[in-house]
Amino acid sequence: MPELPEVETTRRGLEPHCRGRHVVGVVVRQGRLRWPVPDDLDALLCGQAITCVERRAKYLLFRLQAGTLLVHLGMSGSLRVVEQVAPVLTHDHIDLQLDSGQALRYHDPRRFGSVHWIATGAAHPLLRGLGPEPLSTAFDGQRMHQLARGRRTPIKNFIMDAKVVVGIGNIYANEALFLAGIRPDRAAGRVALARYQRLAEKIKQVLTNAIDQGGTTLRDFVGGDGKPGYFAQQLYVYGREGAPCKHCQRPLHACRLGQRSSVYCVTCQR
DNA sequence: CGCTGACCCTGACGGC
DNA sequence: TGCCGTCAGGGTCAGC
Repeated sequence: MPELPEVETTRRGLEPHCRGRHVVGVVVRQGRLRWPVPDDLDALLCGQAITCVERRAKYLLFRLQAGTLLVHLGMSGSLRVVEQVAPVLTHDHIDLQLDSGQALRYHDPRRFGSVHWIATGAAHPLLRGLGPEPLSTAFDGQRMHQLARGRRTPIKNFIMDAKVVVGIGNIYANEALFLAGIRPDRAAGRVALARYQRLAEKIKQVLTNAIDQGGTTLRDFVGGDGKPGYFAQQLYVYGREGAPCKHCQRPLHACRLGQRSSVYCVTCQR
């Protein structure tokens, strides 16, 4: 479910309900996620106020007085604000009960997500070594071109590498490469600077558009409609194998790169 | 260091 | 109807 735009949309939706609220209880129904949920989560969080909700890559960071609760949604995770008395569904693994009578409810069928505690002043290995945010000025074509020197890995794998840039998932890797006119299987080290500059622009453009759409269509997701809004947006290649290219009408090709489906136009992408 | 493939887990879907 | 294989938006890790 969550690519960067949905994580950012989730952050924006959650923050008004969390900011300044105290955690008054924690319920862990299933603690076996990608990594085990800290077994003393209740003791770590209770009585503290959430000061703000931030995002880094696809991680949500709930800032509390004594530290940070780090949450990743994996492939199928979601976080909603619900009334504490709302019925508990299958795969509703964790509740953070707030002093508003509401709860932050973590739902994750595949359990590829994770929850971590970072004490104030401590570092966390999962956050160390992350590349720049794609929407920041630290990310640009020059940086990619520089890092790609000598690399023979496909450019699609390269832009999905969190050391290069964070937050580019499979959907938007495919879409950005189409918009930039670059084949996903081209060796990263064999793409010129000007094309990397165009790719950086397209990555920023496609993510920005998706966040804008998510912000619109996910307006009420906090109440229970968790439909990812960005599915409504026009996708050029992702999920369109065999369908006509929206630029040249020829059928789109598919291949697998790094065990992930990749769709592209052999004519428009070189 | 760079790259590939296995793996964590549940659910949806298509073919038989 | 049921069973089986395949695939799914993510990320880490072992091994070569």
